[in-house]
Amino acid sequence: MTSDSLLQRILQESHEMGTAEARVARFVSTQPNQVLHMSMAKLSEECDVSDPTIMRFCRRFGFQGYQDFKLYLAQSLVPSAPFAYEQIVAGDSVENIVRKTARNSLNAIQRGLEDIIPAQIEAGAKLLNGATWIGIYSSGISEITGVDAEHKFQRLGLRCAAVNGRKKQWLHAETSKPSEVALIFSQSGHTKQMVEVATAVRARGARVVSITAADSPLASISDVLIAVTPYERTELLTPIASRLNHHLVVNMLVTSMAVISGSEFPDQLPALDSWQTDKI
Amino acid sequence: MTSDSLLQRILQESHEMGTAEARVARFVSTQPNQVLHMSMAKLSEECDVSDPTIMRFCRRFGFQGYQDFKLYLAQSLVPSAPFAYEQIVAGDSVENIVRKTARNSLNAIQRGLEDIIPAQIEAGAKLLNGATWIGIYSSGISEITGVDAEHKFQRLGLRCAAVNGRKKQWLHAETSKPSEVALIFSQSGHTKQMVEVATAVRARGARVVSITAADSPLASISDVLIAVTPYERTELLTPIASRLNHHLVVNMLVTSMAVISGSEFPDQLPALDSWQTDKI
DNA sequence: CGCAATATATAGTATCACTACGTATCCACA
DNA sequence: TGTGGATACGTAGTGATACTATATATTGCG
Repeated sequence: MTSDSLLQRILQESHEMGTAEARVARFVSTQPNQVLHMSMAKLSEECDVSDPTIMRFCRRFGFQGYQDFKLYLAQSLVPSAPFAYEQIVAGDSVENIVRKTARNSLNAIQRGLEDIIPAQIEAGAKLLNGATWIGIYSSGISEITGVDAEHKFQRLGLRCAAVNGRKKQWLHAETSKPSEVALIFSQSGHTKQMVEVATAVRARGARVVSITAADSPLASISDVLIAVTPYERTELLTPIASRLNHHLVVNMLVTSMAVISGSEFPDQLPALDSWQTDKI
Repeated sequence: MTSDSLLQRILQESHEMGTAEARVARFVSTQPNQVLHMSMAKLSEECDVSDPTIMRFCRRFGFQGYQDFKLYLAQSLVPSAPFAYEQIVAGDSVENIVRKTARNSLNAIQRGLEDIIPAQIEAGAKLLNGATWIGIYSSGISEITGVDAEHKFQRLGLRCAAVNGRKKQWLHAETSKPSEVALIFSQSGHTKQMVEVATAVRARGARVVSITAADSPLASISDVLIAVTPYERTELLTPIASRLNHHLVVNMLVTSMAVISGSEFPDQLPALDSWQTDKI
């Protein structure tokens, strides 16, 4: 999906159109909401053009036809609430901090949603589902994400472990079995330790699924890459945002694995919790 | 517009439909993206129903017809559309799961933003800032939130520990010092163990900050309550949503503590990370 | 001016959405 | 158990719709 909205593209290209087609562009971009409920005939009448002109107009933007165009137009018209990143500064009131933290999180997820490719999630889920054991590797700030993944995977009944610490990671990576899968979290994909773990794991015949930045060293040596764009901003005072999308991916993986394998829902878990903890 | 998305409405009403119409509901709610590019004929064939059934299905929700329905469906599928809750069901495509997971998270954060009271965050932050040591207590699904908090607090230079496990929690709670503060995470506020920990801590003269549901037993015996409304929905297949707001609170606390204490920003931490991990 | 390339319109067709009507299925009550 | 009436669903038919193939005008250029 491009960053430009459809309407903007129409306005831009309208200069390179013929007179008839330009009339269509003009009408569509000024009255898009009406267009949604118009047929080609009505629109062509309104613009004083023939309907093939409208077809050409639609195809110009890569759509299959009028219907396809209308569908996309409808989607581009939905009022999206953009949550811009708001930096938190030293003097901010707590009220501001609360608001900004929440909005930054919203922003992070929205951006993540644009980036994450379902097919990659699916590929990862399938690979993980077939593993006899999953080693979950991460370092530094991502360790908690790893623990989170371990927790949720175990709820699915999977055998796995969050492997933290350099020595333990080496130990596990170098004893990988071909039927196993390593799940690696790395924001940048440039962390030396993680790249080495991936290399060691693959040398032993096991597969690597990594959640990291595309076009990174780690990404290039992974069997399945789940690309998550790291935040270029200095995340001053907004500790969660950068990791939020990794959490999101974990949840998507867990849910996908559950659905793909057709297993019982993983989250009969409220029930599971209440089973092991007394309530009063 | 109701608070529920179209897909959610379909799912709900599907129980009050006949068998044929219910088949349509099931297909539409699990493969909405495909439906967008289908004609009535194709959809009716796919669902083994006749096209008038599909008409009736559309009209049931107040649409003029199939076209109208498709238009609205398209709009409700755009990722950044108003974030209504959407339940994930067994047959969902991975694409669906990705979208729904993200949107449910967005929805959760938005609700959190409405619920969380800045003054409570501020009170909590001040108390925590003054503690000589912070014990972080949680159980079950919330343990990871606790670990997360521990991690972030330590980055602020605070002395703290995530205390997990019943016995360890008892040990720590019963040896609390008056200058210490206990931070307790509990979704419901009804978990017996957590209430007992809070009681024991207070008996020793220490303070209790709890992130839990208002009007719960735990809330009533806390020095500072940070109220987070738990989700009443059965969170089938959406493991994050219920905990997301707790994470949010942790971040708000951390940031507030940093700002209140006037300390250096906690997240010079990207830098901190790169200091301890080799990059390639 | 005349050729070529582009832009636009006409005519035609398969398909589509939608309607009117008919048939089966289910349920209350005799 | 049987029967009337309502509900749930499908069949058949129709005008409109999106799209195509082809023809005509319009423009630019040597």
